[in-house]
Amino acid sequence: MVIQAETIDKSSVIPIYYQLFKLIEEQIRRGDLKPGESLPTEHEISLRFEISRMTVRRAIAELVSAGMVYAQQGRGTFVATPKLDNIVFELNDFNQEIKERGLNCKNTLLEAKIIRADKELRERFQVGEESKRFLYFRTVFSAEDERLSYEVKYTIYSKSRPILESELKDPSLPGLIATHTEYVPMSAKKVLQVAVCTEEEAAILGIAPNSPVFLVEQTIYDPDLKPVGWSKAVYRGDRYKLTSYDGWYKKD
Amino acid sequence: MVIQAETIDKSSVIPIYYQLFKLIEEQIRRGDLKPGESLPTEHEISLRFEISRMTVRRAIAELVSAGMVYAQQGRGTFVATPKLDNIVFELNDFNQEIKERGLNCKNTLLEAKIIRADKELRERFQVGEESKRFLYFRTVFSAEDERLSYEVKYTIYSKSRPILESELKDPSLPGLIATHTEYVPMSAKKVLQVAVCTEEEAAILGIAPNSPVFLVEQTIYDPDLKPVGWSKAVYRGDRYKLTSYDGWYKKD
DNA sequence: AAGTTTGAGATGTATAGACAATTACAGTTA
DNA sequence: TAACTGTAATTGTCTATACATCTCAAACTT
Repeated sequence: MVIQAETIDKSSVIPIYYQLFKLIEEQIRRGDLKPGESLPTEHEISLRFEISRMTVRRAIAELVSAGMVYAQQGRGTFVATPKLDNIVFELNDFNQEIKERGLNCKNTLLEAKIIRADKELRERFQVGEESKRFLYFRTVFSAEDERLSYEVKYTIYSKSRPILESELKDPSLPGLIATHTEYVPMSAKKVLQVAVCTEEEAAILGIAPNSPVFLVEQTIYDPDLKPVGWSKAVYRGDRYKLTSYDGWYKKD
Repeated sequence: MVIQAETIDKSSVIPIYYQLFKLIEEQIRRGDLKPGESLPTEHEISLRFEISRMTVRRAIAELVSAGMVYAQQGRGTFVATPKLDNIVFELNDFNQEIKERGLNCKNTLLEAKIIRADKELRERFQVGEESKRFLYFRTVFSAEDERLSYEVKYTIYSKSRPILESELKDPSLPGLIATHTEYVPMSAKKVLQVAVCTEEEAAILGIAPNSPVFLVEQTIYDPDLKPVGWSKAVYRGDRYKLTSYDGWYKKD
C-alpha cells in the first residue's frame, strides 16, 4: 500500500493532520485500502511524509472517530468494515441486541434462487434490459426456537457461484452482496415503517394475520452510489422495540 | 470555578487525560459548570494539576467530541447547552421534518389538568406517597388540517402556575417541564414500538380502529437522573416513516 | 511435542516547548 | 469620537522524545 507523498503540503494553511486525514480517507473510499487491510504503521507514515508521529496520530484519531479505521495496541491500525451496523438507533441490525445477549439464535435460509428481472426490480436497481437475472433470498431469524423476523433480499446476479448454506453465517444483505456479486457494499438507506403483516408473513412467523409489525426496507449502494441490493424485512411487533437515549447521560 | 486537585492520581493505571475528562464531565453534570460558562484555561488546568498542556487538551478534545463543551480559538472553552433534540434517527421529534417542509401544521391542546397520582404513576416517577399531584396534558399534532399524532404527557406538579394556551408553541415534554415545574430536563429515554391503535386513539386521529401505529414512550430525566416527565405518543402508521443513511458516504 | 520466555514491533500515554491564529482590549492617533 | 495599532491571552498546530502496554512469533526450555 502506497500513500503518495506529493499530496501533502507542509507550507499550506491547511493543517498537516487534516491533509493526511483526507488523503487516507480518499484511499479508503477509492478502495485502494480495503476493509480489514492494515494501514502503514505510524512510524512508517511519519518517515514517509517527514512529519511527527504525533501528527500522524492526530490524523488517525480523526479516522477512528469517523469510524473508518480502528487501532489495536500492539497489532496495528486497520480499515474498518463500513458500519452498516448502526449506532444510530440500532436500526441497522434489529437483531444485534438479541445476538449480544447470547441467546440461542440462528438464521435459516428458506429459499435461494436465481430469478428473472421484472420491470419493478429493474427500476429499483436502475438497470436496463441487459440485466436479466437477480439473486433472491428468503431468510428467517429465530431465537430460542421462536421465529422473530422474516426477510426477502434481492441482489444483482453477476458471479456464477454456488450458494452455500455455510455462508448464511453472515446472511446480511451487504454480506451476501460481497459474497455473490462483484460489487462492494458501501452505504445503505433504510426506511422503517409500521405495517400489518400479510397472511404469508403471519404463517412464517407464527403470528396472527394483520398483527402489527416493523417493516424495514433497505437499499445497499456501491461506492458509485449504484443500488446493488434491496431487502424487505418484517419484524414481529410484539418482540421488538427500539430504545434511544439522548442528552449527556447517555452512558449511565 | 474550582476543580479539585486531589482527585487526579498520576500513578494510577487510569490515564490522566481520562481522569480529567471524567472530572470535568462530573462538574458539568452536577451543574457546578453551567452551560455557557467557561472552563479554566488549558494553561491554568495544566498548572493546577501539574500535568502537560497537551494532556489537558486531550481531555478537552474528548469533551468536545462528546458535545459537552466547545472551544473557541482566542476566547476559551465553554460548556455547551445540552441538546435534547436528537440527530439520531429523528426520533426525538417525529414531526421535525414536517415542520421543516413548511407545511401548515399546529399543535392543539385537547386537555390540561391537575390529576391525583395513582400507584402506577408514582412507580413510574419513583416517588412516594408525598407526591400527590401531577400535570396531565393531551395534545394533537396536525398538518394541513389532518390529524397525524396524539400524545399524552405527565409531569410532576410542583409550581402552581396557570396553563396558558400560548405556551403550546413549545408543547414538547421538556418544554412543558421547564415551564410548569422546577425541574431541569436533562436527558431522555425513548422507546419506539409498533402497536394497533385503540378505539379512542382511532377516533381522535380519524383512522380505523386497530390500524398500525408507531408508539413512542418517552421518559425525561433531570440532572440527578430522577424521572420528571413521561409521555406516550401515537403516530399514524400510514403517515410516518423513518429513514436513515449509514455508511461512509452519508454526506455525499 | 508442548509449554515458557524473550524480544521486536506496534499503538497508547505523557512531557516540554515552539510558533501560529484568533480574540479582546487598552492605548494611540487622526 | 472614530479608527487604527499593538499587546496579552487563549486555543490550534507541530515537533521530538521517552516510556508504557500490548501482540505476535521466534527462540528456548522442559
